[in-house]
Amino acid sequence: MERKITVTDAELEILEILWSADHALNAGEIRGILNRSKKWERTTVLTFINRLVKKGVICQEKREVYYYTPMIGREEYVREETKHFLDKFFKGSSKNLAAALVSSEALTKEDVEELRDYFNSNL
Amino acid sequence: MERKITVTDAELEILEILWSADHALNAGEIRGILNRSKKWERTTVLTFINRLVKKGVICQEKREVYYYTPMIGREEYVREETKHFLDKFFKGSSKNLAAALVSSEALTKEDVEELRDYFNSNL
DNA sequence: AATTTGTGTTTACAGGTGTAGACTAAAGGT
DNA sequence: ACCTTTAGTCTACACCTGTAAACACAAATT
Repeated sequence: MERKITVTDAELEILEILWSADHALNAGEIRGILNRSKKWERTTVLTFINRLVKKGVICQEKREVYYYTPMIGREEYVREETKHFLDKFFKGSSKNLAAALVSSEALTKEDVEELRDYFNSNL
Repeated sequence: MERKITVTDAELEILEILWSADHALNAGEIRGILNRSKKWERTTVLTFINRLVKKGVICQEKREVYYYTPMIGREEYVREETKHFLDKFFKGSSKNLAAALVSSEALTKEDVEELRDYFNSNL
């Protein structure tokens, strides 16, 4: 079960920015947004962007300056990652999954309620 | 949010074997069990084992031959990984988590029912 | 025209990961 | 006492990842 797409943590930071923009962004814009959390050098950002292009995860469009757009939606990507994660740790034990979700303490009480509602409504 | 413990995919294969054994295993035994799925050379397995020891994830006990035991329980480890995963992709959107779980198609219908029951009983 | 600035490419480099050969030492068989 | 098997260490090597300097070029500014 090899993953077709592989995006590293650093690359994902770039992707997330492109996903949350409603239009193509150029490297400068990406870096501007990134700088709120990361302090990467200009060329570092460029490297990650180029690696994503090479991997076919985003595509570049030449205007006065290159603009980038994701080639895969966040939904789809996250779905893939989720499948991989489930496979890796919870093969055939959704009970354990639920237990791990809850005890991970990454979910608030409201989250748990929301999940309950979700699983009740949506069969 | 840096993970304290980092176990690679290959190392995890070893760990899973130790977790599912109820007693310490030696390298030969580990390799024997592994060989059902992987065809790693003896020294490859040894390398992974040693890296795990170096990382403090398993410990070795010298008898006629070294025996290995995990230093962390699967429960705990998986909980950590789950937290990390949730953080990475579902910060504050458990609704999306649920949707991704279901649409990942890694869950059977029975799994989903089980999850519903779980979230209903356990609040 | 010379200089600064903004944008992009190429190259590098250390540390991690998958993979394993070469070598060594101990244990057992003949 | 030798040879084979078994277990373990050490070294290597290619690719991936995070990180960025060095360099090149076009546009803008002085």
